[in-house]
Amino acid sequence: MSDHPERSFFERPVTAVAPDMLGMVLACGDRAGRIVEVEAYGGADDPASHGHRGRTPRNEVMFGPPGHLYVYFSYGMHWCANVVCEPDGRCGAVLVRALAPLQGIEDMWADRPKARRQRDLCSGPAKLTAALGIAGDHNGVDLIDPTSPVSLRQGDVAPAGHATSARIGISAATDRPWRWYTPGDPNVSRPPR
DNA sequence: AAATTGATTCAT
DNA sequence: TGAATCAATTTT
Repeated sequence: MSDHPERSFFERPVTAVAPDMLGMVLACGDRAGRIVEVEAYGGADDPASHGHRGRTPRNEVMFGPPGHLYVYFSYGMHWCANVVCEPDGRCGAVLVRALAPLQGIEDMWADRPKARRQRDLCSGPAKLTAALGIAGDHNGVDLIDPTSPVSLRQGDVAPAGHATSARIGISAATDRPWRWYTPGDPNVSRPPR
């Protein structure tokens, strides 16, 4: 189990792919982390999704082939990374919300000067992009191609289990338990304030 | 509780 | 052309 997933792995509903992404490894250059928290975002039927009002230049990648990276700029200062799911033409992506740092941790510290403890490095969607060096120029890259600057692979150990909750930081469709995380992992971002 | 920060989108 | 929104983080 250290291979890259088949594209068909992502060619499924976002709510099916999301829990399966816990334990996978997201890598950028020499830096990598194990996914411990994700959220699913759909298409026209999901009012919290960037794609719910149709295709635009920003969300274009969400409608494209699965297994690609959708990176968007948030709150005027942060980058967030999503894995595109669903068949080509359908809108959907899984937001990566937190990682357990695995490799390149010294480089992560350099790009996360505010972090005090190791669990501060990647415990949030914008923290982990800063820690890994993911930004807008990575939008649309193929995560399955191991030669891509950003790639996704299966982890060495399967997580013991997972828990769900409502998604964080949204105001619509808050009744959907579309957030999945590894219980007890110190790198999971904090619950809503 | 509030500042920070700017692209995106929808409404005039 | 303008205003509201925003899958957030940090400090007060």
